[in-house]
Amino acid sequence: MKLYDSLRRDARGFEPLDPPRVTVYGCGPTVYDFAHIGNFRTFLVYDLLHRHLKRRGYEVDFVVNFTDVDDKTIEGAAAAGRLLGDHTAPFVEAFHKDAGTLGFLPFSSHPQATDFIPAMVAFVERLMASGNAYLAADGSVYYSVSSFDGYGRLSGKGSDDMAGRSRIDADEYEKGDARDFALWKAAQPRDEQAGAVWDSPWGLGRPGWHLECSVMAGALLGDTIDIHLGGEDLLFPHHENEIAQSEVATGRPFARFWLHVKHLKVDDRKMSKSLGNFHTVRELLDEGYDPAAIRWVLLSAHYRAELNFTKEGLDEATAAIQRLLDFRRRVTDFPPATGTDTELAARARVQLDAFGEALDRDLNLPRALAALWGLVRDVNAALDRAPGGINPDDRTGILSAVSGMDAVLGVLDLAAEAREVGDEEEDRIRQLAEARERARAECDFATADRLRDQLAAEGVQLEDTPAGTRWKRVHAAPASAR
RNA sequence: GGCGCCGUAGCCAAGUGGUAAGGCAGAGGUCUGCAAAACCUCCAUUCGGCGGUUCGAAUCCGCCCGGCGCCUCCA
Repeated sequence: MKLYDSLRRDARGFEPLDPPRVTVYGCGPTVYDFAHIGNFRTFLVYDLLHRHLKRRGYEVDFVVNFTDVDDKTIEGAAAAGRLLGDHTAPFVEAFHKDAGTLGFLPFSSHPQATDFIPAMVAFVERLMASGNAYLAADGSVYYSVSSFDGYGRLSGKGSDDMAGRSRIDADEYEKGDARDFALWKAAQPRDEQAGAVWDSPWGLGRPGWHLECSVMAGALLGDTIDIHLGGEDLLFPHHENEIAQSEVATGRPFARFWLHVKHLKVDDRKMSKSLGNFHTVRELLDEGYDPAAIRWVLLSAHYRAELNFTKEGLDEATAAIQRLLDFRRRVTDFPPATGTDTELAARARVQLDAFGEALDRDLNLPRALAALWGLVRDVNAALDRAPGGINPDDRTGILSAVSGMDAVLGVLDLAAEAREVGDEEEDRIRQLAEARERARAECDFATADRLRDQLAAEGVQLEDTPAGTRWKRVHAAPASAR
């Protein structure tokens, strides 16, 4: 498979360093608030990669961290008058809940920065010892950018005179070079108030943000990882700095592939609270949207292209998913017939291969979806023409192609789950449907249509087929979209 | 100001220099009591604009217009 590497700025064949194991590190959320759908776009790309690598037979060691100590988390904790861990824990929990809602495959581990403080201190000591870091007068330790030749290779920034504008703030007067960044920050009163300080050879303090990821990645995945992921905004300075620290500390390449996910726009604008287009997963659920549709929309564009999120897009996704559910059910329920040929299974296989090959091309999901729709159309057309029945082998082949695709899409079971109905409700629906059948039999279409409309109003759709009337639960569109 | 990205039909969205995938919406048709679902047909001589390179460009180059990201915390 080919992946686009931001560092070398080209797409090239990916092979893990130590197959079949693949080591992946994705920068996770900073837990100072609920993650929003923009965050989840990025994380869903992680999930897409995760699932595709697994489909390709790799043993994936996929680490996604929680940044649970930084300016924002401390600020939040201090403002709430709580300890740092008490402040961040609910957001960690919320992330897991939302990830479950969106059907994430569990990642291998979710390290939290505060659990790796000793390793971080050791890492800084190593950089001090090698002369790549220095202690400033205020007790903070800075990385000396000028000691690393490769600085700026990832971002194209910071070679030396990145000072087109002067960037001076209160924290920086101690630094030897404007580009230098903090590895260890000396304790501030607010840090101590939030309990966000740890002991170190340089006194009380806390780790710098960039250090956290370098250390967790190294500790859990080794000196050189296969793939490092993040949102596009992290390219500079975060990832640039990670490279600088890690490569100097280990003397080895830090990551072999760098993947960066483009940001999400909402209603054609940057998502922001003041514009009122700021969405979290839980808010969209409260408005009645289908989690599978949210997942679908956020994955629907190529990860390196801007994606514009709209509620119309959610409605469209809901319809697309319904079509897939209908398709799967039609194939599942189609009457069996032996003696028919097995061409369909072979054609399904071809589309499944095309689906996978599209993903092999730098995770081109839009292109993969074309194969999915090709399969749906092809099989539907064949079933229309073959009312006698479907060969059981064909059925198996088609269904396994569908689940093969959905192993990556991750949308069908999620959607089916959201449309389940309880036994009691099922009985009630069946009774109404039967009453309508009786009315139809008597050509009392007014009554029949009234019953059908009544069910439709509660999201139950009736379909009259040659084999009788059947019903399905569809996802009711939220009022806001109408 | 520096670095980088994007601009494809009403909407969403692919597109590896060789003659515009796919989905939604829309139109007509088959099926149906009517619908729904499904299927069939139609729906960009054209890819923001203008030049250039080439036998040939949405794809490469230049300029312009428009939008966006990073350069400070950010997925």
